Amino acid sequence: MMTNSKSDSVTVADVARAAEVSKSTAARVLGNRGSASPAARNKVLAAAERLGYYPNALARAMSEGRAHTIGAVIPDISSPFFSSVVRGLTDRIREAGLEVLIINTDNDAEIEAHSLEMLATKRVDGLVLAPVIPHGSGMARLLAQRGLPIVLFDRRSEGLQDLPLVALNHEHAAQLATQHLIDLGHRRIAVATQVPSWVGRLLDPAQPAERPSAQRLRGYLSALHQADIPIDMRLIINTPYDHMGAADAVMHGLAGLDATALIATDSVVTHGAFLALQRLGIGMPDELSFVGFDDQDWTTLVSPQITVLTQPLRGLGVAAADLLSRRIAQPDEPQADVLLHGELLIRQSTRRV
Amino acid sequence: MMTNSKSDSVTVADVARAAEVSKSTAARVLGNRGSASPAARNKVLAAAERLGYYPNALARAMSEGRAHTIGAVIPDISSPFFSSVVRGLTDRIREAGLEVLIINTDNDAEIEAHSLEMLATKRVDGLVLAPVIPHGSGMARLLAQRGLPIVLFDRRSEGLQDLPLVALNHEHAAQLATQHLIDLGHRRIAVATQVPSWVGRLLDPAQPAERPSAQRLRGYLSALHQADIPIDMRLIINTPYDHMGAADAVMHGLAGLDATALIATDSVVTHGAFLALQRLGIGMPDELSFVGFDDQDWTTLVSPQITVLTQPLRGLGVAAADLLSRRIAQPDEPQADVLLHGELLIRQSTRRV
DNA sequence: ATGAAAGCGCTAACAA
DNA sequence: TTGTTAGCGCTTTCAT
Repeated sequence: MMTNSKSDSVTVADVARAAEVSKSTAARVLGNRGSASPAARNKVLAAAERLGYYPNALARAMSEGRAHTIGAVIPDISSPFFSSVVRGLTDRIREAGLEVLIINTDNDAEIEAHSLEMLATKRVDGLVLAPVIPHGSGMARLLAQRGLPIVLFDRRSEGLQDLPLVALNHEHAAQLATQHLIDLGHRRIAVATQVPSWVGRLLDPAQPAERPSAQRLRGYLSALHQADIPIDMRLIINTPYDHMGAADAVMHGLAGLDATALIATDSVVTHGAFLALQRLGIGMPDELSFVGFDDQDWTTLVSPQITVLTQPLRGLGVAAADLLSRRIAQPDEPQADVLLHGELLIRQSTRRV
Repeated sequence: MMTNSKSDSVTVADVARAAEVSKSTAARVLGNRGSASPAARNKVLAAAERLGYYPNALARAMSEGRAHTIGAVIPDISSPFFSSVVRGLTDRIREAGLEVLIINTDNDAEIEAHSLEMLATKRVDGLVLAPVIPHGSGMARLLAQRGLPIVLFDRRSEGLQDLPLVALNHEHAAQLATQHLIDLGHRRIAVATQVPSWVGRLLDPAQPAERPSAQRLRGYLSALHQADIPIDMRLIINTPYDHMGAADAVMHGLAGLDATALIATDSVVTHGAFLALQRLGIGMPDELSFVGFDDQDWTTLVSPQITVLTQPLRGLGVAAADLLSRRIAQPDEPQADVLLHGELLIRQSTRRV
């Protein structure tokens, strides 16, 4: 048994010729559409088998005008957050018969622009975009205007107000975390996060809080507000977005604060804050109650185990896939945002004050 | 300024017409190849700009016969190992002007087969494959025979002996870890890993040790061998590949073993072993020295900080990209395996006995 | 330097 | 049910 060693692949026409039917008959049975007599069907299938035919998705995409592919444009696939989300996304989108092209932007607006352009060039059927914030390239808006279905993920950047979003309900999540501490009797609750410059207007609902950290901070503030706990700006510790920097910021920020609890609003700052508490030798939960974000491996390996607010990672990816699928199927049907709820995992780092 | 709202995109022919040149002239300047007079060039570029032309990569792939895309077929993008590797891979491969299609197999041979077939259908230029072990589908071999460039990653499965491999030098890595303990005076060194059924023949070099765990176990054995330390099979603890199961296995396996040191040969088992030691209340490094695999976040957050053998994650991805690029460029040039070295990060969980 | 024309392998509209 | 015919948008000879 030998195959032709020439790399030129077998086409529908080849199969048709071998099966002694017309090209369109062969195309119909191979494409599994239209109609064909059992006789023809068998001949074609046999010929295809014999010649080792397998379809050329490129040609199909070309003539259909659809690539059966979507793009996922995200900051960094190697982060635990995005890698799990993407897993959910790809699994779900494959069920719909599409593939996913993943691009990392490293939160660089220029890379984002190039990536989006490249994907447009590839004629993807749609895009999931975790945009660079506060403002990404204008590219996404341009593509959306052209009619390309786009779903925003995790956050919305300026100028993309009209695109549907799939994200954690950041504000609600932070409220949950804060409320937990309030329920435990805490009133001096510090928060470590990336504080936006317009923090003063954060409780003003007119101000759109685009970045997740800002929305989470708002959740913190509104929980305090509802509990009639006065807001002390010194309790809001501004940190950079790397765990070493965050650790330093928390070490300094916490000094002389008489806080009885601390919330870190994302995984990186949670890591940094934990380091800071370790270095300061502050005992949890006795001296301080601590709530982190994201259910990272280490939060159950250290002692005490850390109470965290966890996100439905794969669920977020699945939701993004579903929303995008809907947009692709019904481009004109407006789609509402999908905000998933976080869940508080109460462990050992928090206790009644 | 308005664009035509019809979604039909602007083609080379459209640009040519607008620029009042022939289709081929327009194609040449847009494709940046062949020659064109400055005058024609300007007219075409201006027209393209004006009409909002952007190329159709599908059509290009179709006519070139190359998709400018590679496939990465791996067990699970959401694992810390593969997500970092893939990051290195995609970054590097994009520099070469290609994109990456990522497929998760969950170590299922059937999914692997379907995925490979699908990628062949897409006419990818090449593949990076972390095959299902011990034997994957026959699909990879088939595609390789057809002339598709394939690079194996992390491991080799049966029947794929002739394909080049990019991986950690697993055996050497485990040797490093074991030697470290030997240097500290340990002689009763336990190892937690997935033990192959043919463990008895492990030191026989004729037996190809395909799975990384087996190769790592071999590294452990040969380090002991070289140090003239007799091998005690009871020190080899067989664990399942999930951290809870591994924790149980280690708890039982360690009982009455008078081991002074323990090695875990992968990240999952390291996690499990650490849990076991915690539960047993075994103090590190006083009662037991412990070496884990992979530099996971938590290994520096727990106390004592864990001594680990770390892999060059992105480097592995970059190496895979480079090797595949070479195979694509020179399909007939045989390529040697690329084995990267691990590095021991000595921390606080190991000490002189 | 430029243009005409023939594919790449498939889908789809239309006839028979 | 079957076959004929045109494309999809690009690249690539081959003349001019």
